[in-house]
Amino acid sequence: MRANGPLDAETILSATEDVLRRYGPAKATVVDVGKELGVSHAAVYKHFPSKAALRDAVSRRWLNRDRDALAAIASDTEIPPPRRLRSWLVALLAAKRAKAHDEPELFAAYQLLVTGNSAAAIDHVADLLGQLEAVLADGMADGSFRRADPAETARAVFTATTRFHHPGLAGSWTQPGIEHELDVVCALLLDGLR
Amino acid sequence: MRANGPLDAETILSATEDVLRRYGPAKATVVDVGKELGVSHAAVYKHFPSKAALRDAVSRRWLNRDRDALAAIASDTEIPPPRRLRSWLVALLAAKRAKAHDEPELFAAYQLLVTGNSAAAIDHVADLLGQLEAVLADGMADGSFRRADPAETARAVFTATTRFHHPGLAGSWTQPGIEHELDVVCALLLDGLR
DNA sequence: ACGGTTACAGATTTCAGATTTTGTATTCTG
DNA sequence: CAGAATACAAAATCTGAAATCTGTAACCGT
Repeated sequence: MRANGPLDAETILSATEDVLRRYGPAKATVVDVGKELGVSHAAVYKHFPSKAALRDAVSRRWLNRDRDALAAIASDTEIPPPRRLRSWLVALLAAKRAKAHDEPELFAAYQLLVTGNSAAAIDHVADLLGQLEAVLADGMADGSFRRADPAETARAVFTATTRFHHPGLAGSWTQPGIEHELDVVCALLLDGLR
Repeated sequence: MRANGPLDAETILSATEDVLRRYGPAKATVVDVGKELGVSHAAVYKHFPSKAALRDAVSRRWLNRDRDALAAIASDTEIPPPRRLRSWLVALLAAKRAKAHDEPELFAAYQLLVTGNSAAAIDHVADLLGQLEAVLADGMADGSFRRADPAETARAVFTATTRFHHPGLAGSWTQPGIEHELDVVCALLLDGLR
């Protein structure tokens, strides 16, 4: 049911998120979203040009929700860059795994975006790469990492940890040894960075 | 059509491979395999307990087909271990990509096995890990790699290159920069190995 | 008995027709 | 006129009956 006042994008996003959580991305329709808001589905189209755009916007908001915790680690100059990199990667895995486990339907919606090369997914990766690059740049500046192209190196580190953050591989995030596996890969990468 | 003489497992595998190539894993049926052999589908069940077992056996044979080329690199003691590791990883990507491109239906069948945790897929990975471990052990023996648990290190290297060999990520193997990306990751890993 | 066929039950897939859903255009209401 | 409802066409999805497929058992012919 609609709260009151005129309909705005943010309200629609929340309703869509609820509907998505309830029915999952395969079943949720924009008619459902309208029903949730006590409004016709056409009203939703006044604010979003298509269902795809709506899903994209929901996922973008959802992804940004724990973005800040990660960004906080990346920019915490108290921690020396090597440990910071490790913490960041561990936190990334933890965050992704928590999302996959606690909100399976929204995670499934996100997976669809990734396989569909949607803008939200691309932007999300770009954001993470940016954070990674900052940590690497800090380390190169203070001498704890060998000098190299920070952007390229960030991409390499991100790629080398694909197994721990790519949503298509989420199925194996529950297997027991994974924390240790990340540890070993981290160690290898940190040694490689200097 | 059946060649002649009694039906044997190898003949069935070849027929199944043809059928799979023609119809793809989604459409291919055991009845098709029988037709291909000029035999009833029940005859096939005399040699394989289930359709799953049949698919498993076909994929196993298909995967083993270019296993030897890779094994040859892994055990070529002429090449110093660091360069050997790099060559092996490059060859692995090339082989996987060629299979995905040239035999999409058989590759799709293999993808299904992987997502279903089939024995063929598990054994295939174990085989590759063994080859990797051998290269690493050689390098540790001759001092070009830091000493460490070779099995664990092999798994870490394999994990760090997931993006380049996991069939679930095959969709992105055609994107232009990938060779270079592997190069950068390789460099990072080689530095990490010492 | 060996190497295969035919027969069959239950699960799965197919396909056409009915229903929903998406997205747009027009209409209504305050 | 702004904000939303209704109406509607084309596309996608659902449904359920018919067909096919899987796996087993009982049955030939040599």
